[in-house]
Amino acid sequence: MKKKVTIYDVAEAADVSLATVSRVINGSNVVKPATRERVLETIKRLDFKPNQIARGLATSKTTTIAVVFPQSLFGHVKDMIGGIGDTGRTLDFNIIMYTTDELGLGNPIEEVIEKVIKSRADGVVLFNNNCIDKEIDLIKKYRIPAVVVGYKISDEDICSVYVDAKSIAYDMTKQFIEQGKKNICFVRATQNLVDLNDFAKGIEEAFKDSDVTLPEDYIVDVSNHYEESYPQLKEYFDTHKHDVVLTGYDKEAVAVVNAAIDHGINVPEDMQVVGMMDTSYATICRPPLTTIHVPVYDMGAIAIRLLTKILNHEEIDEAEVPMHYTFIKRDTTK
Amino acid sequence: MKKKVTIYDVAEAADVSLATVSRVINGSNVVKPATRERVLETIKRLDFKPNQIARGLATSKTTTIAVVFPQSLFGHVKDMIGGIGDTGRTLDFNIIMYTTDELGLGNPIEEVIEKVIKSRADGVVLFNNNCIDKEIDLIKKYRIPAVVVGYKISDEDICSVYVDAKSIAYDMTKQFIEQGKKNICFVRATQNLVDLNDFAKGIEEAFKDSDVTLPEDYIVDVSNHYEESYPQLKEYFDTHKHDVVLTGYDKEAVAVVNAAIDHGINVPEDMQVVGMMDTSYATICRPPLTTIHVPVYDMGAIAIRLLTKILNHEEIDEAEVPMHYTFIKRDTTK
DNA sequence: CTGAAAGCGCTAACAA
DNA sequence: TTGTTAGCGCTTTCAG
Repeated sequence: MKKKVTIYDVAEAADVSLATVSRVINGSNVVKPATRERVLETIKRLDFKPNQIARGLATSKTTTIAVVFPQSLFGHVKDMIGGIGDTGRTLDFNIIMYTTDELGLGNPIEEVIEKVIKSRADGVVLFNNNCIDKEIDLIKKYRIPAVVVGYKISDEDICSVYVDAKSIAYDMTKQFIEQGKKNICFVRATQNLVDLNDFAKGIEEAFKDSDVTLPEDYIVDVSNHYEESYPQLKEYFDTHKHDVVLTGYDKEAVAVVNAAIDHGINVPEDMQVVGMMDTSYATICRPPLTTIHVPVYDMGAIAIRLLTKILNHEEIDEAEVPMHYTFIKRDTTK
Repeated sequence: MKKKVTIYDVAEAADVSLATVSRVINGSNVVKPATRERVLETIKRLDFKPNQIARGLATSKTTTIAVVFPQSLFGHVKDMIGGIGDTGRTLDFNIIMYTTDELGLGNPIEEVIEKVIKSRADGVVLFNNNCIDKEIDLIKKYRIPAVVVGYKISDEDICSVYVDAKSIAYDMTKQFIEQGKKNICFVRATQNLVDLNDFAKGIEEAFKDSDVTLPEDYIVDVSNHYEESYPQLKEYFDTHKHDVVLTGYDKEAVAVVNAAIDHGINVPEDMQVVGMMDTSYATICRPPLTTIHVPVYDMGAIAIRLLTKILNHEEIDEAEVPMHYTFIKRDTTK
């Protein structure tokens, strides 16, 4: 393995000091154009690639952003990775990925955060999940700039991008109630990108404001995995009936639709179903899902942009960024 | 922002030299137990987290693996991220993620590889895609240990994990031909995790070996995106008819099934469809997809394990690891 | 405009 | 068993 070419090699070959080479690669404008040219030419000729690790040590900046997310959120995160990757690349930040497993059993969140600390990432993006509060506490303790996706929060060096689950749920519920559909239920998985508590609150408030009694047990908890949620729902519909099913994620909605169809329940005639996120599940499903469109790619892009703003001490006019959502009417509602 | 505690602080507080602290955190067994205890206690008390960047500079090892993949493959890669993340975590490697966009237009592969070089990742994992050859060439040039997923190759410091697309295609085609289904077509998207050329070759050979003429234009190219491939196929079925449709990925298979159903083509009675990968699309789809199950999670895990073997100079008994696949019969075939 | 030199935080000989 | 010291490759004052 031939030795890597260093800044010293370049300096020597270009007959300047390493300080000058450093100035050139960092775009300092005090270098005489002729010298710059010579250095640049040498860099190219020697195929010199500055060692980011050394630079990181010298500047105590790694231009690296750590992204921490639970594996069960892949489906959601997937579409966000595009925004994260593109934006990171554009702004010249590396993205280092830390996954946590299903229940945080195998690798406690403490360990993951410890890795983040050790990696000296400049900032971190967190995703809403079961132990988001704990994560945020740890991050705060180490004072790492952070942005949280899917959970509304802001603090010193902490911003967030989120969808207002409460108002989504409120609006939908209100509308269904007005149509006379009062037997509404909410099917939710344990992990989600949107705040499930807020969603539930939205439903509750809509019932309260409409002076209609909230059905008992209107919340149905299912698995994150379709392979499990689908049979769960199939069994559930043996003994239950609803006018409307709201969900926290398209995947759950598809499980509902398929389980219902297997029971001879007509969707949307007998039962209406609404998904959430507008992922490919929604279009692939038959009938195609009525759902809430959330600009997931943008959420990722904004998260990264926001984080870099914190890192560069740019002014931030909105520390808690709500994402616009739209109701997409397809075939699982009337 | 309070200053980070360094190895010097620990050394001073524990009243030893920094070399001893270094020995303790690196598990050297020449340290006297009593001293070790004292150091350990101090580390804990001061909440010292060794700076990986400094360590990287000193050892010229970053314990970081770069994962490079095109965004269009994320659907496939998604399930692999689990394996990659878990295994990386277990083996104590950081995973740094580089995405390339759709057509490699915005960010030429050269730039991405350049970032990988600069990051000084110890190794890199690459995914089969349009310009995999170019990627491999670049990686070779810089002699970075690599493992390629989805494309069979091996070389000095390069290994691969793949599925034998050719034999999958061959076996399936042969079987359908024997059932008298000779009007077979292959619907493929431009990017794929399995080698599409090999797949096509498998079909061709099966036809040749069966002494049946291969239908002209048996290959149908569609978009990577369901939103586009579905209408494409809908139009395609206006003028085309097949006994059997083979696909390179479940998503395309779902598009085929949905487009067919819209045309009143009965699946599987009039047309049989086979997916590939056995992703959640296959189970969610109605009728559920007959597909080829590929252990995607394991592919990710094996890729990382293989790479660490190269990095640690462990013996590698198989440089090109074929993944086992299984034919999953569901409802889109007879 | 350019060079010399002092770190950044850690590892790894080499001494003791 | 422990300490001393010379780097790892780069940035950044401070002189010149």
